[in-house]
Amino acid sequence: MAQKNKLQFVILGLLNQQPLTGYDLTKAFDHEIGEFWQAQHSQVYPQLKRLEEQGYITHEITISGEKLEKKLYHITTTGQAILTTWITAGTPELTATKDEFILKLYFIRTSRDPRLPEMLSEQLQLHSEKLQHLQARLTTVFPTKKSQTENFGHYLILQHALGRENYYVTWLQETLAALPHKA
Amino acid sequence: MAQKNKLQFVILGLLNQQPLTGYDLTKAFDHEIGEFWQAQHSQVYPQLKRLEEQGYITHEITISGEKLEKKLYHITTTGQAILTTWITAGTPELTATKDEFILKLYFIRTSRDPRLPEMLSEQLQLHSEKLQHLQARLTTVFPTKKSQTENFGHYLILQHALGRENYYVTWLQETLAALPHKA
DNA sequence: TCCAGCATGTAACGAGTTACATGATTCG
DNA sequence: CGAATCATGTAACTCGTTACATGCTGGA
Repeated sequence: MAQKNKLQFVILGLLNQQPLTGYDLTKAFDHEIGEFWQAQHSQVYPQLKRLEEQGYITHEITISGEKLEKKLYHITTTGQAILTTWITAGTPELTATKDEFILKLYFIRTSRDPRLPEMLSEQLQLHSEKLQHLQARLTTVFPTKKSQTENFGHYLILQHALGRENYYVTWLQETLAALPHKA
Repeated sequence: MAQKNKLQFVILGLLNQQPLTGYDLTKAFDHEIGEFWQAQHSQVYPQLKRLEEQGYITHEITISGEKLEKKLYHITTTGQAILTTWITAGTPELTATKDEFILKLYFIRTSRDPRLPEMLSEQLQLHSEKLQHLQARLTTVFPTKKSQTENFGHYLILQHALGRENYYVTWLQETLAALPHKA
């Protein structure tokens, strides 16, 4: 079994909104949904092939210009059923994160370790940038109250990620401030 | 290249504190450091072999009882150098988390989706349990002010994880409370 | 005409999980 | 003496990243 194939559900979910090509899906992983899911095209194309073999999606070929063939994928009713089943089922496993910075922290023994201030500052910088990015995303994607009620789940995700980064930044600031001063 | 081998550094870091067997390391991944890093013994043993081939660790064989051979691994000075280099270097990549629940949320279109309350409640339950677990861990592992200054990094990690779960729980509660009431 | 971007695939590899496999020790 | 745990390994497989490979299109 190894691991639970979640990529298939992302793809089914996106195709459930509108027909897309593999290229479109890959772009989505870079942009629209890149905040919470990523995949390269080298994962996307084989997965599309497998989903089609299973009968969850089909494709039609469209021509751009003279002869560039695009495969536009559609979800089937079977695919929709699979998608609904997945969403409706429970999600009892919490994702374990493997944060390299946190791992490094574990090997810092004392609050006077001279590397601590730099390490925390670097993360503060990174997470501040991410926080700003998320703030910008939230106001671009959901500028009005009304827009938040359409695609409500997406709104919740962005707002949740924003809060998470905000906590991370605050924690880094407080931890930095609480370090013993140099003598 | 594929992916950055962080497991090697966890092992080096643990061996830098005291000599351990593969079995001990595997137990540590289940217990002491399981909050922020996990690995099965099927990953640990081959990694130990590779680390020894590279000269970062050595092992001595000890006998338990009549003939049970245990391989007790020690870090070498080369290994210590590698470890220090890794810790001291920057950590500029933020870990992207792939949370299945968050992914499902994305496909919920309206705040009136009947599945939302159950979904949020389930996560609230799970994250509350994790929060309590972390609270218990923190008070067991670091009962006194003094104990927090030894293994300061570990203290920071636990305290950070606690804050993170606390935010998650609060967010779930607030989101649940803000859902439109049933007519 | 050239170059960025569109479009689709495969190959090689490392990371991580589950399962298979074996044997020793300790304690009730 | 039997079961839980100690102890070490390998095999098979999936997930995910980087790199290789090819060709078309549209606009400056």
